[in-house]
Amino acid sequence: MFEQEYIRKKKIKKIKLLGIDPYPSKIIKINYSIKKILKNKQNIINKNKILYLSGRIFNIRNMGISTFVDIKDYSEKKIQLYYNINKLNKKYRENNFYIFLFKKYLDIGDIIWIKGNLFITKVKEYTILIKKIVLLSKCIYPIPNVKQKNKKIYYKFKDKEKRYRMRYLDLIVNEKSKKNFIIRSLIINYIRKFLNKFNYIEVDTPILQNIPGGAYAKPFITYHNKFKKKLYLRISNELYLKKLIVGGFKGVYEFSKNFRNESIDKIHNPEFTILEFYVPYKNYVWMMNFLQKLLIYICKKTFNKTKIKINNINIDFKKKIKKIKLFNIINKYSKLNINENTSINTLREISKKLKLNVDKKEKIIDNIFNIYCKDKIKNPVFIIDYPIYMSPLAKSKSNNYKITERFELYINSIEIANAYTELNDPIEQYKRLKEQKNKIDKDFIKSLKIGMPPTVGIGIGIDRLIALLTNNFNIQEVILFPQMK
RNA sequence: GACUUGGUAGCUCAGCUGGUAGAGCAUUACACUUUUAAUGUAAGGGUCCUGGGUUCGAAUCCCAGCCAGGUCACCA
Repeated sequence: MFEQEYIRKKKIKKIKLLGIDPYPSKIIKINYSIKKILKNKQNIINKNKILYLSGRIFNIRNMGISTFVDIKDYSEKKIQLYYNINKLNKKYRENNFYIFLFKKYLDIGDIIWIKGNLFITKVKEYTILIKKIVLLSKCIYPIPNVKQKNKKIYYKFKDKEKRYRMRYLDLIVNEKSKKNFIIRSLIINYIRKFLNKFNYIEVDTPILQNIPGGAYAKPFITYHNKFKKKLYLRISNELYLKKLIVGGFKGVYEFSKNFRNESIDKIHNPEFTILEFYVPYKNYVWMMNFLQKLLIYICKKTFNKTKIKINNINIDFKKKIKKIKLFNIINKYSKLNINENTSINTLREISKKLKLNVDKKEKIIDNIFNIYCKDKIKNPVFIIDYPIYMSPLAKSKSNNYKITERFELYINSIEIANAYTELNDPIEQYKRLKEQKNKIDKDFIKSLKIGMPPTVGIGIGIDRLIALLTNNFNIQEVILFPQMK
């Protein structure tokens, strides 16, 4: 063990010798949060109210028999404490006790409870004059000593690997980090609130699946001992939610943890959160409007505005979101001339020229789009009119079989949502899945045979959306414990 | 998986063309009765990511590996 930890363990021994439990079990009386104190400071001083609160020590300034301590509590505000031997309760004035406990054995990182009154120091800082201190939890592992002056932060704890592996420490020390996760919680709650307003039902569907369906991705494989068979962690919950629409709900949604056995980057984590949401008797055009309303609602409720600066671009979610046809945007930026009828051979030639190393139609188109178009899209855009071979679960347009009723929402070059009018023709669906040569979830086909009403469905990447709205460029910043080796 | 940058004290980082390891904060001791990045004086603290190699001598050069960041590929 390193030096500082050794010293603190020794302190614990001495504290115990004084008859003090460094980790007491107590019911803690708290009548004010620091935030509340700062809000009502004048009133508290005028009435000389007694304050009970607890928090973590962030700094200690020792000055002879006076000491200043900064603490922060769950309200994310800091306040200064002051104690002076002459002003303490009698019990604490016995010299040994005072020196041991207050002068020598409190450390940065300790969690304490205090009783005291508010006053103003000579330099006009609102400060609590301590009457009593109780140690609630001794900190043995020294926390990074972040310092601050005029809102400038010094000695910031910023090693990404350490921050992610020890997120608890990151949350203690980096206010911005904690704020991201508070916003994450708010956004998820507002989405839920918005969907509940329409009486859509929140559901849970299996995470362990027999056949990983609803998307293409490598699954995580596990094994059921009793059944003696492989099970898969879901890559998507899409098929199950459609089964529920067959079952007759007015609309269903699920904040779905999905798992994909693929690599990690700025916008991918092996486990991630997708909001999947299905509504019968509606189509993809309706969903575009609904999605925008949802985004406006989230922004208004969370940030109290609809204009948000993302990656130095002002995005106004109230502005009508442009619709652009997939092949139009591809042809515009690539100077190619392709469409849904372009033959596989022509596409393969293009793939060769661009050294894409892919030979399936859908992959070639996807690659071309990524190369030429993605970076150009900063403001929110609905990309529409995806060809049928890219969208095996989407319904074709009535006037063009080869194009589907589908859109993807892109913001700041990132795919945020994917939605389509669901294919509900069981014969057609079976045919399309068969063409993909994947294992087919026959139960899903069976449910379609029973009959699914015309339905629209959407998947919204929650981690990505939150990263975007908090102006982070890496979803690791909004996933509490991102996957690490 | 490929390329690229990095890994040095608890934290943030220096350390040049190889010569036995540095700073600030944190820690310890002393001083100080209103400080706030407190201050002053002194002290302690290192498997320089790991393993090899070159060399009289490696944090530094070479090779291999581990971990992380970034870019790309796969994917959402």
